[in-house]
Amino acid sequence: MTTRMTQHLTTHELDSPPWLRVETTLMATARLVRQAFDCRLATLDLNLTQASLIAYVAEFGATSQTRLADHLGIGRAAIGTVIDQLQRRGVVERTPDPNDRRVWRVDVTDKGRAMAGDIAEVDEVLRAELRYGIGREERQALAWVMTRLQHNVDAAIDRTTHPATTVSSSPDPQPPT
Amino acid sequence: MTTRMTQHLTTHELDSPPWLRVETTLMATARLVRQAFDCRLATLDLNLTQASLIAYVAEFGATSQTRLADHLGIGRAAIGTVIDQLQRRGVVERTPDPNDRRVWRVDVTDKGRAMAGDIAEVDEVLRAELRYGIGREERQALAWVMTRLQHNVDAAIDRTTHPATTVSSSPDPQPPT
DNA sequence: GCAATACTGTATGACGTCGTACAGTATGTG
DNA sequence: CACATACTGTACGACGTCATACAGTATTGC
Repeated sequence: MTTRMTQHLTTHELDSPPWLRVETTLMATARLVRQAFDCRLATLDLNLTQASLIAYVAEFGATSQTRLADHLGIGRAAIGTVIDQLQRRGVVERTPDPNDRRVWRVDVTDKGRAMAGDIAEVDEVLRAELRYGIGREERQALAWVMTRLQHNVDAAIDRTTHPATTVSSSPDPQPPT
Repeated sequence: MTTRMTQHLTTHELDSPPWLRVETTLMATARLVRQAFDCRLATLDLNLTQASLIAYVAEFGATSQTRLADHLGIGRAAIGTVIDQLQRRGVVERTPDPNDRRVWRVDVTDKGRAMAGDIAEVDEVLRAELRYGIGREERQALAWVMTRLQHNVDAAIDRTTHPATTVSSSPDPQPPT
């Protein structure tokens, strides 16, 4: 319930400890972004994960837990507890899937739908603030580089986990003209 | 000790759930990057935090715990346990600061110094892999945007925690010409 | 049909980090 | 000097996530 609020002065903006540079900045930034969202969502007594879940379900309708886990980028186990919490608060409900007795269809209640509205608003406001002074094309460039980066990371991880194979390196995402 | 290894297929590359876009990508990417580092460092039986600590101390010499915490972007409490672990493994040692009896000066042992070499190597290799296909100026642009973003996030968080003040918005970091 | 395999959600124990509260020590002010 | 305030490292309990193992259910191949 109580969401973290502190603000580590995050010294390393660009004094960057000698090894790690862009990568560090990336992770520090990500942490801050998450923190900002958590912080704003605290007024709704939600954290980012919970809010994302609600928003997703409100948008796309009843969804299985596994799919939710994938979409939010956390494990099946973890999503279970998140849903438990939200269900206990009456924001979300589980109904059995008629076609597959293993799966729960997770959906928002009316209360949840209302909450989704608030979430969207918070989101919109904060996003606007975050974008202040950053041009559209810069954002797109950022997104592109990060996609590329994700690609490389995936490859790197693969290479670590099964190092034998000579990896054919990737259908390059086209450069930003 | 056992470091996490799994690889959530992180579906949302750019199918991005309608709310949250660049921001989501950012956080997903960051998670992957951290994972990649952890994964590579697992051969040394280290995680990114531990490795960063060693590298930092090896580079800059004995450092107080609080300063370490700030530089690594985690709390004073957390850094304590990290140091405990490394100390138990004989990689790092605490000596009392002669000028201030509250503080420990944390430094690497010889074993630690050797380890720092390995870490630097792992780091260099992985960084090269991550940069594959990403130009220097793109990286710089990325760094700039993220710095700007950090700036905005800081402001946003401030605005949340003490919302009264009309924040004079920031000495703009100069655009990337 | 039946066995083998694959998948879903849950239980459990672990880890890293957080926030708070604390005791010990420095530092600044009267 | 004494006192108040600020800072350092630690103890503790909490949270979110992870990995693993499991039981229940689908699906596939013979």
